[in-house]
Amino acid sequence: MPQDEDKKNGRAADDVIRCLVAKIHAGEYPDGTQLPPERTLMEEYGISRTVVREAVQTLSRQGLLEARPRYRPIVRKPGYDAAISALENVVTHLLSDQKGVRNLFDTRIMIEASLVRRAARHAVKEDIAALKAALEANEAAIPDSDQFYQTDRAFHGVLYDIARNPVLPAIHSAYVTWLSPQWSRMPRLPQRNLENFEAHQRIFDAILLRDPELAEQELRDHLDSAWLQVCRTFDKAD
Amino acid sequence: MPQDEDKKNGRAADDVIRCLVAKIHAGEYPDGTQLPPERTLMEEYGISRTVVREAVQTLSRQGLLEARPRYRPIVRKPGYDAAISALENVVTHLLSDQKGVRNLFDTRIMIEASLVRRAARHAVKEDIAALKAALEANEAAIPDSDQFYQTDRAFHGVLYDIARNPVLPAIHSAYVTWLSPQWSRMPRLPQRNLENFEAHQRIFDAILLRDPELAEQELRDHLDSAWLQVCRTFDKAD
DNA sequence: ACAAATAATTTGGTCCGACCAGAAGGGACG
DNA sequence: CGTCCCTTCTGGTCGGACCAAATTATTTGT
Repeated sequence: MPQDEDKKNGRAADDVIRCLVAKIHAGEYPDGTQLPPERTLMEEYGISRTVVREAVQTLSRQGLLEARPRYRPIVRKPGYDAAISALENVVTHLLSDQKGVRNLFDTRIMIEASLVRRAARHAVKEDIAALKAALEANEAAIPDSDQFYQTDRAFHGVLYDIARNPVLPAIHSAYVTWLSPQWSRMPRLPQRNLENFEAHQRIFDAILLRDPELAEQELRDHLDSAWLQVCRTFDKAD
Repeated sequence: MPQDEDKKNGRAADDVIRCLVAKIHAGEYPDGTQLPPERTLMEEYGISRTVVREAVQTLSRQGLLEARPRYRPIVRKPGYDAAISALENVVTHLLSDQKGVRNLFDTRIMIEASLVRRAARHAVKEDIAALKAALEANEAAIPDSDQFYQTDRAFHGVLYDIARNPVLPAIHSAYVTWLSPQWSRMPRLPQRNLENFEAHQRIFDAILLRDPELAEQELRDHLDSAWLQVCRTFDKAD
């Protein structure tokens, strides 16, 4: 029994959205349960199905709900992960022009800088082990193979895992997702592979040494050189 | 004359979305110009207005388009800023539960830590001046007044501005937007105001001293204490 | 001739009713 | 007990309709 929200408000579906969000936050529809069908909501709120659909669509795109293709009313995803995936979505949009890429890369540098600092200061045994494992996997992989690049990225992934904060990986993962198609245009120099690996090695060593300053410096050098690579690829495209 | 996109595809509006995005990226609708009206697009794509509206809505929510309230077909925003505002949107959703708040706050700490480091290392005259101005404005404001809190936040804002990266402020601004309504529940101790101001002062001094390590430490202390404040407010709500 | 007031048109916002195609649920039958 | 079929439910799409606001065109007043 929501108040009547069709009074004087200029917008329409936004009221429904607010109300639904409020109800969800209030725990009315626990995670994973399904909302009433559109036609029910329509009666319940005294509005047309059009508005209901708009509200549901919006919330779905934003990640709070999950509207399955056909049938299955609407299932609420564990809101949190959903928001994260929405974040990935948006970040991907951010990557539509070079300025956006630059800024996002910049953001990544800042985040990972804090990441390695934190790692150098507070990394526990398990974290070190995970980093070591990623590093060794990378070393074992054949240079220039898909597996090599995969393990290469995995190293950074572990860095994010150490923070135990799902918000950060979302940014990283969107970035990597965007980058993949561009990779085909990048020159795959085995020499560069080596550089990458050695940079990771140096970062790892700095973390082992518990030297945040050095770790950050190594990471900056590493990412700066990666950025140059991206730039060169971009320039070639122009 | 887009190819027919109504063949066998399971989805519907998604095709229109893809097509519109492609056209926009191709420069068909330059920034700031307005798209054809819904009814025109409807004919053009051979689909119902329902689908057109869904596509437009989605792109609007994602920030690529701007659907004005009434009349005015659809105007394309300078895509980049749009994506930023969408990011704010998503981040706001992230703040729906305590875990999300904690993670976002954590993210904020990491970002601002990098921020002050960068400021301590590379801040130019103008940056220092801006920080000083923000600080003095805060000092001049009457404790516990709205203006005080405004200038208080402004200090952090300048920190973000120094990075000249619009992605970061989006996160911060979403956070602040979310926090505002919670403020009414927070105890407004003049003593705490002082603490805040002094913390900012110390951060500023560290930047002046070009001491990244100290600056980061001061910032961490500052934000950690702010976090405790937030927690206490939350707990009281439970 | 120009400006202001007024009428006509355009356009998004909302609503309604209808149909389709999968999916879910319920039986009938082997 | 499992399988097949039929009904019902639900989201997806469609077309038409009306409204109100914003725009544009027209008329009017000076």
